[in-house]
Amino acid sequence: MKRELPKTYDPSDFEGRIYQSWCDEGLFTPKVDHSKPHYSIVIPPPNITGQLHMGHALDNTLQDILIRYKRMKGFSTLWLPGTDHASIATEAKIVEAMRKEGLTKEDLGRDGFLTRAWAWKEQYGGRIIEQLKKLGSSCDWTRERFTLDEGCSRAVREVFQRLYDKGLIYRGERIINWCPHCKTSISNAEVDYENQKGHFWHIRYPLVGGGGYVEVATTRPETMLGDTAVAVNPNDERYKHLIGTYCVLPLVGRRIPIVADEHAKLDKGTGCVKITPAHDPNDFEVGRRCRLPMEVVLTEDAKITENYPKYAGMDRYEARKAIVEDLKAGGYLAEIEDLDHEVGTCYRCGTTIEPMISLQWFVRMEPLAKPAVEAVREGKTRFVPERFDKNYFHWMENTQDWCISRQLWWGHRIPAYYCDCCGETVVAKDGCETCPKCGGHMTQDPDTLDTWFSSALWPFSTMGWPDETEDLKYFYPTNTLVTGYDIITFWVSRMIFSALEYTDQVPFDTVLIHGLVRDAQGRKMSKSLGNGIDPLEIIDKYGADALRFALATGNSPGNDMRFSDEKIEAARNFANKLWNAARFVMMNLEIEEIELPDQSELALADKWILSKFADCVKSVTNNIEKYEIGIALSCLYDFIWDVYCDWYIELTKSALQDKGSARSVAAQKVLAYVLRETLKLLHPFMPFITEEIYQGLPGEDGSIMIKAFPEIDAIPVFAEAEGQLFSVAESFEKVIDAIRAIRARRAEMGVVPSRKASVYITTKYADIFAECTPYFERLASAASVTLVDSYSDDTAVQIITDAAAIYIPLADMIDFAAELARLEGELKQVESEIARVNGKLANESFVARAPKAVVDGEKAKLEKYLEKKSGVETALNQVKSMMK
RNA sequence: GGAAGCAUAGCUCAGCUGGGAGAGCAUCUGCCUUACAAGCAGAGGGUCAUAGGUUCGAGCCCUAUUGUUUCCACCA
Repeated sequence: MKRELPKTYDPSDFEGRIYQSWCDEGLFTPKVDHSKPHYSIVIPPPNITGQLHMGHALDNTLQDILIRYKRMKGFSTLWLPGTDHASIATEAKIVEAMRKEGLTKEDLGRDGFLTRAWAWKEQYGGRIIEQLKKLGSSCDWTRERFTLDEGCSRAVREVFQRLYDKGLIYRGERIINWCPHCKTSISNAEVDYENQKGHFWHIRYPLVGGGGYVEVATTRPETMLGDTAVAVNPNDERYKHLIGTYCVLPLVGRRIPIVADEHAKLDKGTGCVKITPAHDPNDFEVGRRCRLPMEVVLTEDAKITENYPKYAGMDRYEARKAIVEDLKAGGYLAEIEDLDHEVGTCYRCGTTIEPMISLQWFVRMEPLAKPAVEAVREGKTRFVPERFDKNYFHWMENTQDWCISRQLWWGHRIPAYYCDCCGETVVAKDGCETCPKCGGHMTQDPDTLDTWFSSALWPFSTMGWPDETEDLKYFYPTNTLVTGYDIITFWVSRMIFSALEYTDQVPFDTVLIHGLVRDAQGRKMSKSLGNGIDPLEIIDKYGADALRFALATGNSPGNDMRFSDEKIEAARNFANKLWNAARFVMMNLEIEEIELPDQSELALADKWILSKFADCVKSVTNNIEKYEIGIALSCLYDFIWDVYCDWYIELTKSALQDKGSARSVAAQKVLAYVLRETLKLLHPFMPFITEEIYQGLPGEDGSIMIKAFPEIDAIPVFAEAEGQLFSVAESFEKVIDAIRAIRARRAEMGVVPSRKASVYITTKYADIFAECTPYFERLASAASVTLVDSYSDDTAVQIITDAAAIYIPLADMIDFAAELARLEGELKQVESEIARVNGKLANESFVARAPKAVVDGEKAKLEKYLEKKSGVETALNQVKSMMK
């Protein structure tokens, strides 16, 4: 039972119903079918911290377009959805929520806290899934995963154990980035640098035995408490004699050595560097090389330790003030310099991070990075656009060991166990209760893993790895990963090395990179600016299809885009246009099913629209294959609006009026055929409206989303007569040109459309024009159309195109002086065109060196211009004779 | 400090391996032409950032400059 389309396009009326029907029919769930090629995408799992933003909407729109396209192209298509536990981000949010209730983590204890966290996951994770559905995402929900679910957790433990056994994971004391607010270590990748105004404090350390001092400088004077040496360059003539001697650490009174180390540069500052091995990564290295002791100065909440009673308990900034005052008072402060510098901050809470020595777990990156670089270099994985591989290489080639342990509760607990009695360390993916050495009780490491550790395994952990599942065998490696350039280092690179290490394959063959969605002024959308746009509000107001269109159109890979009201309105208007075109076509259909008529029944306009449609199929397909989603979509926009609606529908109107006639039926068939096939082309981009219209077409069964994507070879008449069709279509354009020219002239002269006028045409394409006279009547306000060999009414308006001379007797409307000026202008213009082409053709090196096609093209243009010129000249003479 | 992107109509952006500058929005003019005023038909509007170079030919390729955005690293 076919329904008629309501008068106005109202997406809220059908989007929900349609999505439900797709789910009910299980259309998102692929079959493992080894006789078919597969196409798979794993979703970049959204964090369960909040809700979807425009960036997600863009990311998922692109994925859905690719997935739907491939599904219609006959691939067995899996889009695997899921969410990310987002350890630090989620934990921070939960702690914040608890703080408002006056609770701390410690109040609840580990188990209580985790119960709460899981409840959070249910609530927010569920909301995100609902949002993805509203967008139209054709994810296979039967395979939905969560980074902290049992399967993913098992993969995490498995990987941890394997890497540990291979010596690629180790535990050790290193300088790590410490967030005093989140009270956890974070990896280098999680540090954001922020420009801050600060100072450079120059401090004098007196030399032991004898006068004099060395001058050092620091941006963090409070760390001086932990200095255990001063370094100079071994080749520095200024200080060579001091190497091996000692100086006194002001305020503390400790004797510290002056050591030689390359870290001190000859040309930087004074050449002397204070060394604080426990609180600076470079100093830490110096400390190792020179076997210096470590002096920890700060506690985990960034307060001075008990070891320095005068400052103990002071916050790092208070201590800084106090220490600077004391240095000044003691005469140690040489200078205070103003300084703009980049300061590391926690990417989650924005707190200035503190480099600290700490016992943590690390992944040894060097052996893992090498094959990952190779794989991309060899093209096994390809970035689109290509330039992002530079980004990737640079990071991969310079990466340092990855700190993976976090002092958090929400996450995968590290599967390492320590003996309470003998201190033995055991890594055991399946747990360990008694010490293999002494039989003592084992306690599991309290820490959890970096959230990216599990994300890195996502493409295969979600498919059941380490088991050899059917899914893994069939859908892995995946094909395309769609993500923003902002997480190439965090995530993409880690997936690549992880996949190579554990599955011996790259995780995906293509990484499609998109940019950020910015606001109308080009600013990043952010909470603090309050300029974020909620995709759900947009969907409620304009529909998911309009949102998808607005995000996909004009968006090119890797580039940022702006989102504005104008854009979404234009998108909605386009949907409305299509809606109404479909309504018009359907209300005119008398046929029971859609099939093209025989070639012999096709009118010129029919052949023309079919050839235009074929062009559209070609460019849409080519552009999707190149990941030029935006271009593909604008091709469709142009075809639907400018070609199908504004021309073809208008061209068929006269035939349609003659209900029941052969011509009318043929036109209906072509109208319906092109509409149906265009809906299929558009479906990946705008799934809801295309489905809704499709369901109303006569004789169609089943969902549009599983129909074959249009191909040129599948257009019936093309099989027989493709070449002929295109050449007919080309000559039909001459009629369109003529209609346009008449309209333009009439508009220029201010003749209202209701004033019809006879039209006389001389042309050498008489056969074509003869068939098209009804078009002139309807589209060019012609009262009648007469094809003549010549025309001599001097009072007619004359319109010259390169294919025809058109005469319209509108004597009373003509201002002959203006006409003369216009024709002279036209003559001038065509003459300058001729001059340009002649100039080119006279240029011997152009003729000799330019490709033949280009030269021939110029020759053809010349011919056209010459014809037009002679037409204009004739017209001019007539006007002149009238004015005498 | 290293690297990359961008600079085209008033605004937002396309412009594929070099062959006569495009779209949407905005502006102006005229239309209720029985699908659509969320529409139709016209029109105006650009030294393609600047300066050189390569080429028969440059918005496109090369070099430099300016402005702008971003990524990475570091500032003892």
